[in-house]
Amino acid sequence: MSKPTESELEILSLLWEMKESSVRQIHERLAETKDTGYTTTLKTMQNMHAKGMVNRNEEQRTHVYSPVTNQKETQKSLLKNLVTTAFGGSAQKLVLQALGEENPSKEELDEIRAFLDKLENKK
Amino acid sequence: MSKPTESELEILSLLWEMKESSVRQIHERLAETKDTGYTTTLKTMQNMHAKGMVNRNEEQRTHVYSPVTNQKETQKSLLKNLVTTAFGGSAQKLVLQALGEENPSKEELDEIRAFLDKLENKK
DNA sequence: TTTTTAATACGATTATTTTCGTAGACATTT
DNA sequence: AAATGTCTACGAAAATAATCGTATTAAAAA
Repeated sequence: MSKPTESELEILSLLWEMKESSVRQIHERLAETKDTGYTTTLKTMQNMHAKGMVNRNEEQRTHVYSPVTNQKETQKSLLKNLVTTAFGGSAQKLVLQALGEENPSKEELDEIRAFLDKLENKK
Repeated sequence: MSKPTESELEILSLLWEMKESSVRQIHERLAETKDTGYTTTLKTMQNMHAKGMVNRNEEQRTHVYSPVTNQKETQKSLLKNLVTTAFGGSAQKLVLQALGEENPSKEELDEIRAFLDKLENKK
């Protein structure tokens, strides 16, 4: 699967959240933060379909789009890409940096600890 | 500082690593993985300079480039961007995902634990 | 049934990014 | 000094991405 562009990723994110939706629905969500025309959104989604990045149900006049890749797969490849290009290949550095920024709650910290333990046991 | 493009980021990474370097040095490193001409690298670095993304020492005929932003600043903004666009705003999810992928060593795990403790104490 | 609204298709335009070729200047070798 | 090699500058082409306008068609409202 080719790497989504910035605009495509915005749409993909909404599709992951909404599971499936029409161009109109996506466009209204995008309009909250962006100021582009409806046909721009339409065209982008058509492109995504042409690239095999989304499914499209054409039974109704209003087509219904859904993501092809699940969120995790895409996150995985985007993360990998960021690690290699911006973090010199060290996921470790990325993790520490991310932790430092987000100011996590006690619960989140514990959750991460639990996950670390689980990882360690697998060895 | 504007977001670096993919090509610019490749060069920035090398500059962070090497602190400063000529176009030729960068190009030779790039040539290990990429197959583009010398003037392409040159032009990209000139563009970066025009955007204020790198410093350039012109005292010698062979100009010497160095990054303007430190690596952390840039990593921070790229991370933030990825978190919002691909992880629905949850740095937590990004961290867990990254940890799950990298298969870290015991030492790395401990280092992360230590970092978590430090974060917790700050509260 | 006529009018209005809402959808897709699609080409075209614009902006951005990536790439390269050529010219001119300086340096090194012969 | 002449030839060769190595820089930078710079414009322009090619590739990619983002945007929009118009035509057409289907549905809904009047």
